[in-house]
Amino acid sequence: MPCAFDTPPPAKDDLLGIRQMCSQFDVTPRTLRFYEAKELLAPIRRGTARFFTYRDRARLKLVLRSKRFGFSLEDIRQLLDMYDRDPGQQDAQLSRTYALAAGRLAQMERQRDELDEAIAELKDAMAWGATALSDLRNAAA
Amino acid sequence: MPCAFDTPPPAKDDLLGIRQMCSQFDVTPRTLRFYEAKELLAPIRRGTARFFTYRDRARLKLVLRSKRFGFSLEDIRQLLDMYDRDPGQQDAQLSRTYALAAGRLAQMERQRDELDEAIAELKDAMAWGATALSDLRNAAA
DNA sequence: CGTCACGTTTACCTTGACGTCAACCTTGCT
DNA sequence: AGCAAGGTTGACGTCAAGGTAAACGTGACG
Repeated sequence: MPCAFDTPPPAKDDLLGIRQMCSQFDVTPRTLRFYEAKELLAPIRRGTARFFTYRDRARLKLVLRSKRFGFSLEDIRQLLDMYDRDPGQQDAQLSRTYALAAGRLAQMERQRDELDEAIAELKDAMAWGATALSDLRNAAA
Repeated sequence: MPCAFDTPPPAKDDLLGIRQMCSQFDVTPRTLRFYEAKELLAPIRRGTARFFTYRDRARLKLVLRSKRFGFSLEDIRQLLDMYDRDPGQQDAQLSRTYALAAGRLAQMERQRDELDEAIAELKDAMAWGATALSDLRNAAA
């Protein structure tokens, strides 16, 4: 019986099958295949089977993180590609990524402000509704 | 020449053509037809032409507002319908609306918290990136 | 040989809120 | 009569991020 512990951390040069990958990152096979089609991952293909390298794992980690920041898969692909194409221009790349992140951050903050505003407005409307409701009930009494 | 002021406020019993409606609310004709199909609006149909009543305007105002709160058109339709079907049960209806709003508010607040968290995380990552960048530049010098 | 248990590919489906397009009426003006 | 402007319907397209289904492959086990 496989040890009941959480999946043991895979070594740097392990190759993971799709199932292991899925449980490591809590995604479905469909997602991994989809990401491969979108060129976010490039697992080794032995025959038709997939084996995910350390690099794939690092990339997937980045993808999932970036998704939480609200980047689209296409955005993420472009960033990842940038680092792949010419692993030389690190300074330029890092600044570009930084700039992108800054833009996204601004967007997120704008979004949060709008959300705050909407929340305040909704609270207002609800207060109004609560008043109307108690009026109704008083009138009924 | 039509007066250069902003479209003058239409009187309560005016009927607006689709164009006027569009400019009043800054939506496209497609949107109005779509909302009609979704039973959010019910303009008078003279022949095939549409004429939007005061009631339609009030409903549209509500629709657009609710959309900003993140309600789906279907949610909105149900609320609107509730008030149309039996204009008697005001207490029950108002409480139901209130409950829905409360649920939505909780959702929005959760969403804001997640957003805040993501923002903090992104800021963290950016700080890290900034460090790496300045390290790079020092090493290059 | 049968048949699990996984794996794969291809291809279509989903959801929301419209956009886009074609083809057809009306009206009003000339 | 002609014709353009503006209206209408209906049908299909769009976007993201996968879900779902069908049909097939492959290896191990008994």
